[in-house]
Amino acid sequence: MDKSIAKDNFEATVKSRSQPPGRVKIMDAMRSLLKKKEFSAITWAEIAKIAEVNEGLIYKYFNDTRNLLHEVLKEYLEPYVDHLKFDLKGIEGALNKLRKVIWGTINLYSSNRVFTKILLLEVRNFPGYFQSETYQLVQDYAKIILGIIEEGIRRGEIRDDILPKNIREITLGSIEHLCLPWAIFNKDIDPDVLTENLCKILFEGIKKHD
Amino acid sequence: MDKSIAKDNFEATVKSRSQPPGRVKIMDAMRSLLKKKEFSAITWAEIAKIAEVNEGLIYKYFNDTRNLLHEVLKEYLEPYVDHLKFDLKGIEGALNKLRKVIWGTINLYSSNRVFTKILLLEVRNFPGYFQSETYQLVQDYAKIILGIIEEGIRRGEIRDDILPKNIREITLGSIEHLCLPWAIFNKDIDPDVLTENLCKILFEGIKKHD
Amino acid sequence: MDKSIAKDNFEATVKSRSQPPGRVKIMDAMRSLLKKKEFSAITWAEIAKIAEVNEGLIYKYFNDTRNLLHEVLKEYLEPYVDHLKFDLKGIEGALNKLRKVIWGTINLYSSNRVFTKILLLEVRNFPGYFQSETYQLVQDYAKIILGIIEEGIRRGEIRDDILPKNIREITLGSIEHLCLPWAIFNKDIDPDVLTENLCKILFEGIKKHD
Amino acid sequence: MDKSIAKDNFEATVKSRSQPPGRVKIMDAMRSLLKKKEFSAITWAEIAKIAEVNEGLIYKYFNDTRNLLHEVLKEYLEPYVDHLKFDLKGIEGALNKLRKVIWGTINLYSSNRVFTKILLLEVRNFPGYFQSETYQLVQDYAKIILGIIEEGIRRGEIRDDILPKNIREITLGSIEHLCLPWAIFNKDIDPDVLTENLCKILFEGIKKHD
DNA sequence: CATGAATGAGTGTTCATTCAT
DNA sequence: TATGAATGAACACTCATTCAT
Repeated sequence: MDKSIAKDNFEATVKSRSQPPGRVKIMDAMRSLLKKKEFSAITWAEIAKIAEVNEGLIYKYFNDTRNLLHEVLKEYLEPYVDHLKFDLKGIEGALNKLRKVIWGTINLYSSNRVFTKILLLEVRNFPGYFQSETYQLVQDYAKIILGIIEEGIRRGEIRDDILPKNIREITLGSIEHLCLPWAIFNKDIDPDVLTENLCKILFEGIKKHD
Repeated sequence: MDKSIAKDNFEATVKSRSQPPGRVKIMDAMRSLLKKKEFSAITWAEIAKIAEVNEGLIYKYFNDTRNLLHEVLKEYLEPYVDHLKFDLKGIEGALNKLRKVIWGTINLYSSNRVFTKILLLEVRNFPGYFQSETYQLVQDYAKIILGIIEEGIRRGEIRDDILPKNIREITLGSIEHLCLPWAIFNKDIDPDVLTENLCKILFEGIKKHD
Repeated sequence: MDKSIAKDNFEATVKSRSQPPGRVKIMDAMRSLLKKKEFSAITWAEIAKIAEVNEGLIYKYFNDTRNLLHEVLKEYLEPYVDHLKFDLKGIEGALNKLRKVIWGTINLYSSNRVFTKILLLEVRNFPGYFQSETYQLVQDYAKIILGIIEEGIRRGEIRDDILPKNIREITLGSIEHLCLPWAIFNKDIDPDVLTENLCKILFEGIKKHD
Repeated sequence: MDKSIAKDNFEATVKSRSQPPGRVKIMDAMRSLLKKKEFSAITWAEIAKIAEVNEGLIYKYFNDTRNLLHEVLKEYLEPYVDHLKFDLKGIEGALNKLRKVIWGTINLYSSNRVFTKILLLEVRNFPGYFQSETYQLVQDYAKIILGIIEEGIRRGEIRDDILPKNIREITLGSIEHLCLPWAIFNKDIDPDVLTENLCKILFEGIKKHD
């Protein structure tokens, strides 16, 4: 914990030093607008007005509103994915690791409704999303999960008669749908309970029975 | 089979009698356009051109592009949901019913990439979707699944320590994510195999162990 | 002459009947603007304002300012090229025909400085010009000249030791450069004298000497 | 040969001494961009990027993109015009000189498609071109030709019943149109053949017959 | 029931230009 | 001499929407 705080501060310092103030203002404006409306309804004019910056500057720094969104998403996701690898160290057993990832993911989703809606509902529609850096991050994340599953199979913890990728899709899909009602309808959500329920089913279903 | 044909004919008759030709042409145009591009990129002008109909006419019938889409989606989904209830009759046991639903859903998705993409990726973003008739259909469908799960719990087939809704979300989410790679990346898909893999895990995970 | 007038009236009637008034107003506005400034400096806003028409209408009818220009040019050139074939009938001898074409071309250029400047200086720079209908007309015109030259060679009037195309280029290039000072610097021009001077040189140079 | 090398070195020395490095880099960038796209599509931002120089700097040196272009064109044309006078020395007879000029011009055009396109198609449209130094150079060049023609008339080599200027326009226009297909459509071109063909016609047409 | 014509209001985008450092 | 940052003003283009016929 100490470390993460220290790191955040460090990053913040670096960024505000290296990034031109206009660029920062634009990203902040985008972030605040995303809380109010869906992405596709956000216009350059609005961003510029809130950022108190010229419209042309958005073009200069981001070329495109979509680019700007990806930048914002990246900045949101990056530290999380970075920390994940770190957090998994010291955990023994694939299932235990999986539980950690599941909890972490649900927790991430439940920590910010705006970004969750964007990630689960909006972003996949954008042309070019699957070539974006944001998607690359999501991929990295998915690979980590795949690695855990494969490790589990190797260690005899997880059954070997189902494609690891299928197991991963089931895991991710389950998480998503468990969180969607919260994201869409503002239903209550408790990461601990959801994790518990999912793992009860999932682990029973995927673990190797002798 | 007799029934379905009879029904189709019945519907066709009703439609061609009750629906003005312009309206039909417009919906056909929309359907064909959806195959070529994502919904948000479709304009009234295009629809009118393909339907060989005046722009104003679309406006008269549908008021809103979204309205038109929902009409098209409804027409696509409705017969499927109708059939589902019918198909479940005569199947013994909740898990067997569930397997049938899972297979049917994957099969539905894999039968039409365009509509799958719309349902899984696009439609949830539209403002008003959750008040639409399309969503109502999806809800009906989800309720059927919930009913099956509750029946399973009652009958002692399915464990009772997890909220039925959670089980349903896990089921639906799993299906979706298993089909997404196909919808997005044109990856191959085999409904039988996917159903098998999902049920192996899911049923082991949800069934009541004594 | 009777015929041409009759035809013009006929065309005018047809056009004003078949063309929507907005479209006509836009083309008129374009024509009047071309007299005042070079094409690339003309904006949609100006056209719309002068035509007393909405900007969107330009888009609807022409898609593009360039398209609009081509339409205007076509309407200007078309009758001329149409008449050319007609006018050449009854003239005996390739050189006599060539003289007629040369005079006609210089006369055309000298009859409208605006269009001459556009044709000789501006239009060739536009991307897509060489795929445009305007260029097609120019090509048709050039082909007529080529045909005359080839006829002259066949008849023994014109020397056969030089490529017909080269002779044509020399003819067209000479005409152009003789007219450019008038177009650019408003220098005086006399079609009769220029034709006479060019033919003196050209015919002496290209005619077959025994 | 010695001379030309010496001259080039001389120029290079002068330039690298008198011109600030940024200015040179900018002109190089402009030259390289002209090879890729037409002038009007080139922006300051692009130039600055390629020159690896700040946008503001271009503005400081050239004030106007057009200015920069003229500078580049001047640098391209100047040595050629300089050489022309020199090359004509020692040639006896106006027609022989004219042939030399014609060959040289076609050769110049055919040596660089980019500059030929600019000179024959683009540059004449620019407002201010006819007040530019580039045009001054072209004028100088045209005056040399006019001088040769007048000399030919005086010497009785060239007919005296046509305005010398007309003869010059015919000569220049012929050259241009002979080279245009090459410049525009990348058609093949052979300076020797074209010169031969043009001179065959032109000289026969303009020479004094007794 | 259907159409042709026209509009208003906005959108993303572009670029030359300026200025403090 | 050279740069990074920022701006203003325009521009082409789009589209849902309306209405008289």
